[in-house]
Amino acid sequence: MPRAGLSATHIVTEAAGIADTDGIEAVSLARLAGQLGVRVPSLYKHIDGLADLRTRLAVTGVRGLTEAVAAATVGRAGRDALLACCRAYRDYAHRHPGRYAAIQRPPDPHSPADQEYREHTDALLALVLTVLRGYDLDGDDAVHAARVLRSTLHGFVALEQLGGFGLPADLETSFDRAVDTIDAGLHAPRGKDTP
Amino acid sequence: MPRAGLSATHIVTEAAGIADTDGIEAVSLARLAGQLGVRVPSLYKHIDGLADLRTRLAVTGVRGLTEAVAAATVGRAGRDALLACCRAYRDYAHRHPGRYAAIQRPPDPHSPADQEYREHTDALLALVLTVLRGYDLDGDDAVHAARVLRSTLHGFVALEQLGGFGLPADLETSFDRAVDTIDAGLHAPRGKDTP
DNA sequence: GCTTTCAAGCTAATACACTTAGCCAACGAG
DNA sequence: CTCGTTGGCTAAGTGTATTAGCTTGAAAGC
Repeated sequence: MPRAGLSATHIVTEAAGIADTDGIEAVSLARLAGQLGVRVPSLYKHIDGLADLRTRLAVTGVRGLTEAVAAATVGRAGRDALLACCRAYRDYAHRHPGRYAAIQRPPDPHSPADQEYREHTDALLALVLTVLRGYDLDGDDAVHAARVLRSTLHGFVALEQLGGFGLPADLETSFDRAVDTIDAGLHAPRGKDTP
Repeated sequence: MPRAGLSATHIVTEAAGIADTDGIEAVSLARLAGQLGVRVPSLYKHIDGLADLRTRLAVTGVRGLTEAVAAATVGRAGRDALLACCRAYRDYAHRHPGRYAAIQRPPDPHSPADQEYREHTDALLALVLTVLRGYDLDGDDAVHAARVLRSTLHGFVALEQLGGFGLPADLETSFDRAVDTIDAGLHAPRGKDTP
């Protein structure tokens, strides 16, 4: 009875592959065990059930997203940084749809990976705040701006993945308009209507 | 053996109640049958399985959302209509989180309700385009603007429901800023950078 | 009023999926 | 070499969805 040499990271990586190719719904312990050449209960030696696996998937998703955005925005500032951030964000969601979808479900507080998840989401928020440096925002204004940016990015790719944009108008143009809109909004005077 | 007097709409309404109170994950045929005082296979006389039920739930969600936005924006125009639209959208998602979550999963093309679902999403898009009248947008420009608006709204409430806004800054202010940002972007010259 | 027909409930059975309990062999530390 | 730990396994239990086929309530037709 030889050993398969599994590990938690190995399992999560395989799960991420399934999610990216066949969708997040296709990630099951049964299929995972089958692909890893192992029986289902063996997975429990490394992960704490399905909920834990999903939380770990979310961790890899938000970590990969953070790394992609960080790599794209290093050394840039202002509008240049904003554009690079937005493109990297959407590009990651396109290349890893399953991992991105995994971060769209609330984490399980019982999972051992839950705290790690929260740390990584905080890191992503901090990174976005860094990207917004150069628009001379301070304190709560920066937080509000980061929320608006993240909302638009998340909403765009989420609707894209849902096929919610039925009309034939070009998606790239739509995305550029979204980024332009955010950029314009960041320059506009805050807390008042547009003049 | 008395009859329970079920119907498809009755079942879907009960499912929507479960989704709104305990989350979309809690909607199962077993629980549904229990609450309706009936055995599980009896549900199949009215709906075509779980996938069909979920698509029908999505239909009620997008229909309710459309009605809420329509009621809030009738008789308004320009920025006034935009603000009312955004508030009504977010308010509906807050009052019916389960129904709103139901429209975030792709519909099942095998479901009898699938075409109805597509019709209702088209109606919502048409309504948003109506709201944007008054910003003198035409053709593709209007479609792009509608996408940006929908992305931001969807992204904001989705992140809100995920608890993704960990920081203590006020959510109402953040939402107002998002609406201001969209409004400013709609006034900005299109297809070019901000001056 | 009786019959016929259909729809709406039911039981039974099947097929999966997740989870836990407990066993057994392989590997590493001493 | 031995022994403890770890990582695999089988077996069993629970919950869910789905299908097949039966049975009866209730309405439609004569």
